[in-house]
Amino acid sequence: MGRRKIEITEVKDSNTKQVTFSKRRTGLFKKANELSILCGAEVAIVVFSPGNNPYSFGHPSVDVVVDKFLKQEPKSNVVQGTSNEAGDIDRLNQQLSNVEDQIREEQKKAAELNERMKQKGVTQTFQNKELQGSYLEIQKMKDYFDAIEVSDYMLLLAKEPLVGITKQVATKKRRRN
Amino acid sequence: MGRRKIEITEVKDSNTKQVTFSKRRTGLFKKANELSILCGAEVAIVVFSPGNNPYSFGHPSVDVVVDKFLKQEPKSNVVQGTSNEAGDIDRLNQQLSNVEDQIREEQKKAAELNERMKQKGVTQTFQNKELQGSYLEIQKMKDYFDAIEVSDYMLLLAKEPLVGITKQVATKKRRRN
DNA sequence: TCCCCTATGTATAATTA
DNA sequence: TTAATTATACATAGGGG
Repeated sequence: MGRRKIEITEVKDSNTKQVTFSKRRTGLFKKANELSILCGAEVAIVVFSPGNNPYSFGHPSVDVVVDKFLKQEPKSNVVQGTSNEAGDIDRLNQQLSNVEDQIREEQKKAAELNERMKQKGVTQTFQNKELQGSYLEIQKMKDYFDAIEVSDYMLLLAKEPLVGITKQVATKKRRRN
Repeated sequence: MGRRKIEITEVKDSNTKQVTFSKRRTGLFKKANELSILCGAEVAIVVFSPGNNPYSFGHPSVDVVVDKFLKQEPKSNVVQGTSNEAGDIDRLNQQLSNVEDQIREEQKKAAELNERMKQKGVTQTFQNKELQGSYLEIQKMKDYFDAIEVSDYMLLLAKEPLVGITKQVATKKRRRN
């Protein structure tokens, strides 16, 4: 979508990767926001950057949506072929071709899991002053809604398939609205 | 992005709303998939359609990512300004202008919460045969990864702000990959 | 790290089948 | 309800400061 078409494969340069992450995460959240508004849909997104920093978006909130989702999972015996139909065949096959490598990557990741577990909290910022203002207002509304819908949280284990295997390599910077 | 520019405000016609939801959810998941591949990022998305049907996308899985997210929340005293920086000022202000109406809508929603709570399970399908094939392969990998990283799930309550207020009105059909 | 710019590639609103 | 088609509106890769 830029000056040049790019292959959907892991970005090697960690700097470029971070830039790409920031831009695309922003775009993803924007799309999610539009979806929730246009369709009155409830949406929750949680993302961990290549640097393992958490980011999230939710309407009415990540907790409410996730809780609702996990609560029904156990109940439904539905096939549960968890989406991702978005991923095209090409992309999927491409991913499959690297399965071996990815397995090793995942094993390494698993080994480092404990350390990473102590990650710093959510790194969220609002450089944009005007946005900060609006955010505060909306935050009030958010609290109000929470008071209405949120009650007890005791999420249960839920099994859920998925698609989209990736490698995890470097990390580095971040930022950008 | 279509024949005409549209305002980011709830779509009134329930039919159009459903169509829009399907298209945009597909697009959102596709973007999420690309983000996870390009940046080696972990992503989890949960969405409830206007008809209140659940859809999800996750890499390596919704559970793993969400669990990881919720686990750290309580620990971090970080400001936790949960993203959505994606929402531009315009969009935010637009939302604010309808706050009053939205409050009423939310109250109505709260009243109907119980009934909706008994929603049917995840309605996921894979019409595309080739995709189904690839999916199965990747599914195997997925199970493998789960065995490595997943352990016990007992998610804890987590407070998390948010942005993106919406109105909820009708519902109706669904479907489409 | 952070924007800004802009040429291009994508996503998608309407419309038609 | 599910697809195609096709304008257009958007998103964003590469580059610059």
